[in-house]
Amino acid sequence: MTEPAFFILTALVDEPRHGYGIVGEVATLSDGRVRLKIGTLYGVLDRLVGDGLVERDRDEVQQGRLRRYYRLTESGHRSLTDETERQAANARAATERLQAWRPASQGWAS
Amino acid sequence: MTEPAFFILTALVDEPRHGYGIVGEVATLSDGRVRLKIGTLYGVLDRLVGDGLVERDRDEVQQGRLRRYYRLTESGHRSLTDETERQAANARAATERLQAWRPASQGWAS
DNA sequence: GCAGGATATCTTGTGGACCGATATATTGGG
DNA sequence: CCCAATATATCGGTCCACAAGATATCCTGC
Repeated sequence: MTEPAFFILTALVDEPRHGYGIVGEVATLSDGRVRLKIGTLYGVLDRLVGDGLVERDRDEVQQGRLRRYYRLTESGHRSLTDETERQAANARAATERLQAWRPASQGWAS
Repeated sequence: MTEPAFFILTALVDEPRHGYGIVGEVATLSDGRVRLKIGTLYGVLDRLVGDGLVERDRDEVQQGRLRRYYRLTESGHRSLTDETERQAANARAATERLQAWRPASQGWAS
């Protein structure tokens, strides 16, 4: 799973959101590190809907502007859970390696 | 950073390895989840060398077969450390969301 | 009243990256 | 002797992220 997809799913865990709302939520979630581009958002969103991880929710019109909401499906919830564990495992594996490497022995330039 | 790049760097943390050795080490590291394709390996490896995260090491000839070794640079070590922390943070953020969502309230089909 | 910025959706084109397939070469086993 | 495994490298297709642009409405300032 790509990082944009991962964050979009995460942003939809607690409640349905619309496009622009997702962009803002992802920025918050990632402490400003990930700023979803608008073109990325809709492309990824369409793909997630096609894969059944996300569903169209209600459409709202607020102040004349359309808001198209999306919600997480059960399958999307499962995928996100799996992917999260996967990434945590990857990070653990790398951390172990990086910590085991300490002996100041065959370093690149010491 | 892409997942293949992440695992290649991780496989090079403890000691220089050659192409096939990296493939095997990545499989071990990831508990068999990630099986690097040979086309992916050399493409990513070249890019990492170009970016200065990995360097060519010695060439060995063992039993008539060439073994071209690669090693992690200091910059590569730093990049991997950063990326690892980044992924751990992503996983933490998602885990928090997934755990906070429990109230059995507005679920998809309950 | 209108220009410009913010909100909001969606489309299109480009470049990059992964991966399957292919090519080449050597060693060892049946 | 041929095939599998080891080992390198290249090429083409396909998918994906992103920038840029199109469309439309509301709000603010002039």
